[in-house]
Parts: sequence; structure tokens; C-alpha cells
Amino acid sequence: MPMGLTADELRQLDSFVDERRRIKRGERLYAAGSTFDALFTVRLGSLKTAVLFEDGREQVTGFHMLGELIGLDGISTEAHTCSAHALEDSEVCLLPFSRLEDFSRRIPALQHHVHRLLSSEIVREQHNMLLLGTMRAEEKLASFLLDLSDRYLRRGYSASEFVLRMTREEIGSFLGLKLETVSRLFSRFQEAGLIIAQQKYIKILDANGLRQLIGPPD
Amino acid sequence: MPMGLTADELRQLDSFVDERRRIKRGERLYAAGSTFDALFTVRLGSLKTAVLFEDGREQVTGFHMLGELIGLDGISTEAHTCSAHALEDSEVCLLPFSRLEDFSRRIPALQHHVHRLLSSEIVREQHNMLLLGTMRAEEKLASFLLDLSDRYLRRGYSASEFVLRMTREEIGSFLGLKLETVSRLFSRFQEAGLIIAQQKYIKILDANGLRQLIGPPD
DNA sequence: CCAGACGCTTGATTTTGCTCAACAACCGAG
DNA sequence: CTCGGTTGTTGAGCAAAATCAAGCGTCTGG
Repeated sequence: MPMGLTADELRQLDSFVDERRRIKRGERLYAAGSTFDALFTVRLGSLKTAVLFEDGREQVTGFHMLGELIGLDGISTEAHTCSAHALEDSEVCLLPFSRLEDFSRRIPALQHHVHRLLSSEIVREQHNMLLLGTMRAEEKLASFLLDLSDRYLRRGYSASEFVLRMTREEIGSFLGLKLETVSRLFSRFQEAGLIIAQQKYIKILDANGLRQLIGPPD
Repeated sequence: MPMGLTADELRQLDSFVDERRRIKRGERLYAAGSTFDALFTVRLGSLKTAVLFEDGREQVTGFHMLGELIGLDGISTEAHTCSAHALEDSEVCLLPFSRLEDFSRRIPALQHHVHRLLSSEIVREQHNMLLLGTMRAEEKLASFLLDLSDRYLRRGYSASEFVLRMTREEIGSFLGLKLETVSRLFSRFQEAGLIIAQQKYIKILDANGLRQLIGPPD
């Protein structure tokens, strides 16, 4: 959280980001409907969040990696509307929300930062809506790969070579596609020389080629 | 904004929600990319918000009626990521955001309310993602009608009879469908005796029937 | 280290919603 | 009131992705 706080303010903040929680691969951090009292930041590993439908259908709303904040949906009704699961053995940091509210009344820079974080989540979701509502399967998967690549890069990992933490089914759910479609597209991208995809291992050979896939189909 | 403020606090608040703006049908309240400095609440009429894609595709992210708040996406980068257009002659109320931040540092109840509003928007968008990602055309349109119906009801209008403010194309964009599909579905719903749809006029004859359309296709 | 479950791939077929196209109804400006 | 543009309806054919199905690879937990 680098955001122009004084050393003193930072020390204050430190006092409340102490509690951590470990979650094993597949385990749940919180369920939809459970009471909300804290936000979480990813310290290690990665997680997915998903909203559930009565009939069992689920929509993955995001994959979250190091440094990302989850649980913002819980503020509105004091109950989480989505569930969060670890994609691999992970660790999160708890941020008790009422304490965060107290602090942010006293520290304007923090207050503004909290507002920005909430708003960023809105923007991120708008982006996903654009993807789900207007893109064809090929474009969706290309966007997905480029987004992942960019996020790995910004965390100091390779932008062109990485190991997926999620299954084809989870990717499909996130993109509004079936797992078979995702699988076929990985194969097609590979045949086209854009990527190498061997199960979870992905190597991007031609990022610009992927970028060009995104656009009107002429 | 009924949220447990004291009379004095309410008076303070009043002092900054004075400025209003009229927007004629089809006019733009703000464009994607324009600088953000205030939120807006709908006082009269209705608006749509939409995100744009470089190639011209647009995704309608919401239809907004009396009392609803728009512009929350602008907080994160001080620039709007979506554009807002009036669906009919409308009027909005300006809420200068930096003043709102000042007030909410002094009034904890307001601070919490602001957080809840931001979070509600996240939840609303998650709901849209579920709709866009997992539902079939028929389910999407049924959900859309039931949602509209519910919102009219809560504003004291008829839940079963109303006039759409948006075109088939805008509905389609919101639901991730083409306008022809929307039109055909209205006709099918009418044949099935679920609704009467004559252009913009809609009468819901069998709300439960619509509800039953939403669910796994067995 | 092995067995079994889970995840992935690929093919054949079907379904859904899109595209293209023509026309009808409506609305608002003059 | 009428004309012209916009919005809505409907049809035929088509393309994209879903479904159904079979088989294989590979992790992983005992």
C-alpha cells in the first residue's frame, strides 16, 4: 500500500495488519453468505472468487494474486456475496474493516486510497462485463492470457512463461465459456504458433498476435 | 439517503447537494475519459452507463433510475471509465466528491454509507457478470424484466405495467445479446402468455412464469 | 511408488443466437 | 398532418459454441 503516508501513519497502520491466515489448495477462505468483518490481501499463492446461483451454476468473478485485495463485496450488507477459494496453498493478511474505517477517518490519504480501491474494483468488473458481453470466445481467451501475462510482469515474474493456477473449467467459468471450448482454443492458439500450452504450463510466443485476435472479426 | 444521521448532520449535508443539472434525452452527462470530480444522483428521468471498446463495440453497464447513484467508477483514476447518457429528459444532482470525503471523515455514519454504496455497486456488477456469463438468452431477458419490475415497484410505480425507456439495442447490449434476439424473445414471451409487449409498452401477465424460465434448461 | 481420480483433449453432433435482409410501425420535426 | 428517419419485427440461413462422448495424461495422496 504505497500511497503517500507519513512514517508515523505507516507505523499506526502496521499495528492492525498483523493477523494472517493460511489456506490450503482447494480450501475456502470464506463462503457466500458468511458474515463480513475483514478484507483480505493475498500474501502468498492465489485465490479465485465466485458468485453462485441457486441452481448450482457458478460464475468465477476473479483470480487474485499477490498484493490483491478481496472481500470488498461484503461491505454492503455485512455478508459476503461471493465465495473465495485458494487455487494453491496460500496465505492472506486480514484487514479488520471497522478498524480500517477508524483509521481512514483520521488519515485522509488512507481514506482516499480506500475509495480508490473500491472504485478500481468497480472498474475491473466493468472490464469483465465488456469481455463477457461483447467478445467472442477467441477474443476472451486472448484477453485473459494477456491480462495474466501483464499481472505476472508487474510482479516481477516472466510475462511470457508461467504456470496456470486454475483449471480449464475455472477459466471457462470466468470467461463465460465451457471447459471444452477453452481447451480447443488453447490447441488452436498453439497450432497458430501464438503460444505453447501443455496443461497448466503456458508460454506466450507471439503476444502481438494475441493482441490482434482482439478486434472485430474482419 | 436515509441512514441514521442527526438533524444537524443532515443540515450540513444539504449544504452541498444543491447543484442540479438537466440533460435532454440522448444527451451525455459525461464521456468516458472525462475528468471526474462529482458523483450524480438521478432526480428525474433515467440514464444508461456504458463502457466503450476501441473498435466501437459498447457494453451497457447499467440503466439508472430515480435515486440511483452514478459515477462511482471515476474515483479510482479521477477519470470516468464509462459514459452516461440520458434515456429521456432527466435531471441529476451533483455531489462533489472531495466535499463528500470531507464530510464523511467527520460523520462516521456517512462514511460507512459511502462504503456501502461503493460495495453495493460491486455486488450489482457481480450479479451482471453472473447473468452475462452463465445465462441463456431467455433467462437473461426474464431476469431483466423481473429486475425492472422490482425497481419500479420499490419506487411506487406498477410492477406489472411500464414503459421501457431504452431501445432493444440497448437492452441487447446490456444483456450480451443482439437486438433481433431481444425482439424475438419479447414475441416469444408474448406468445407464451407471459407478457404483453407492444414496442416500449410492457405488461407482465405472469411474473412466476418468468421466474420459472430462470433455471437449468431441463 | 502406485492407483485412482481428476483434469485435459479431441471428435461428432446439436443447439443457440447471430447475420443478412426486408419490411412495418412509430415518433418527432416541420 | 405528413414525411423521413429511427426503432422494431420477422424470416432464412449460417456460424459459433455447447453438448455428448470417449479416451488419455498426469498429478497426488496414501
